[in-house]
Amino acid sequence: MAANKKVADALKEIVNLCKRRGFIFPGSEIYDGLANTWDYGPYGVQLKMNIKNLWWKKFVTTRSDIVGLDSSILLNPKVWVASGHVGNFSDPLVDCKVCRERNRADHLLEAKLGNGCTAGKNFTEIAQMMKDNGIQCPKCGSKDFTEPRAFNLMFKTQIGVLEGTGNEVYLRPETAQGIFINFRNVYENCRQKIPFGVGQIGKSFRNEITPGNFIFRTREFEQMEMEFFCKPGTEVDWYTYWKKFCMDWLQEIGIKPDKLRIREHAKEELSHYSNGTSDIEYEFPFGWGELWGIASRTDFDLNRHMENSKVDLRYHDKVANEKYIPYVVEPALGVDRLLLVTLVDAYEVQKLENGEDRTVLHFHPSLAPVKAAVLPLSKDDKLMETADGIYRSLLKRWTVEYDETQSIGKRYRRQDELGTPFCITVDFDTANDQSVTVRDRDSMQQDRVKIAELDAYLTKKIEG
RNA sequence: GCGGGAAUAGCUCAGCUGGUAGAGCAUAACCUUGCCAAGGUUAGGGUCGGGGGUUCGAAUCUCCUUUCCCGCUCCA
Repeated sequence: MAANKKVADALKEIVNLCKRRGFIFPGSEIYDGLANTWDYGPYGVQLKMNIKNLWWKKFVTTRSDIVGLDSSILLNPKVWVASGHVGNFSDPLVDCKVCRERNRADHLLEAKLGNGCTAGKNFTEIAQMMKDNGIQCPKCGSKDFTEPRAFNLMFKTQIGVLEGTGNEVYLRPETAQGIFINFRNVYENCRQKIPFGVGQIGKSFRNEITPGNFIFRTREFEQMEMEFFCKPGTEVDWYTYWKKFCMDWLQEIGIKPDKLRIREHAKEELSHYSNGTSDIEYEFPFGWGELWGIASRTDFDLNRHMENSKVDLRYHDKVANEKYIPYVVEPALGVDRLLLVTLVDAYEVQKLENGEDRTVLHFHPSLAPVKAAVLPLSKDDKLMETADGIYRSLLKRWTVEYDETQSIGKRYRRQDELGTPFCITVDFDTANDQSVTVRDRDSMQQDRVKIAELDAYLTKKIEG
């Protein structure tokens, strides 16, 4: 219990800092809120933008074998039938009429009869199986359940303005399908040769039964997914390759390696489409949680789309003169989840010698929403004028702030809480030596830097 | 959906057994200040989540309700 409370407090402090410093606000707050929705404030959106840009750069623009895509959130519902999201994969939920505990009927049956016992059964058959086998509520032991009801994770809406007259469509629960249905467009029109990948960043929506843990699981979230198409037989190598590539990148952007691990899924655990899946997990205050799923999806999706759409989605290798359906390896990462990782990983409360606390966000400089703050040492017209000039000049290239209020120490602390890696202080020597003091957030060391060399200095520190 | 906790200023909270709201921090202005949350003066900001009841009188007692947080079931 004590441990749980401590864990809750650790996350709470971060949630609080996020609100206080303009990273993340609770959603719809002035109307009493809306559970599990969050709005990104000025610093949060900048951090998010930085994360997306770094991913895009790493996985798309600096790769000769990967291209980008931005597909629609609303897709023809047939897409979801083909992918298996509609129909086969809506879960049969039953409620215990006595204690009102909710369970998945198929799980209750499987616990008694073994895996796969409900395969292909419809809801009426499942209800009968429940009765025949005397399934009991795991909580209270009652056998009195409601009829199984379908629970689908997809949000439904309609096209057409009149209630009830439109076509039902779904908000996408993953960005991947948008890539699969454009596979042919990309490889035929964009001169891509296998192996190649298609990357996409965009929002997805899932009607999760249990969202929570701040922005760890929300019903509306943003994904960064890449589908890498390769020749059947090479997928194992690529699967290994992408696992390492993803892991390396997380460390490049400053995530602590000892908080990361790879968990390989057991055979029984694999999704219907996968012949190999692993999660890169991070140790959150609430425990290890999935951050990045790397899945070998075989040819499942393209195969299903080919069957359902009757469009030939085979790849034509013109050199070997053969046609085949490519296999797919997919690293799928949640933007919001990675953002939470960067916050949690960067967060530190230091106990200073004078007994005070110093709250610091140790963001990697490339992630930091504010790269530098320009501070005149005191409210002296000359200093303020010089500082303002430096600020305006840096602003052309970097996200920087200017602050002249209150004491210099206070302004340093303020920037520490925002995770600003560098504070540039204009002092009374500046006029003489044309230099400023650059204070490092992590080491608290101070460098004397020529104003003319500031931009190069920052470039080196931020971009490495 | 179930179980637990909570709701008072932007944040953290105080408000004892009912007498129509306070502190610290934060914010803004001015003064002061010369490198790690210094000090002073002042200002803005709350119909105490909402509704009913008891009462002369409710932030406080009571009932209902809403919302949030934590945990559980689930997670392609």
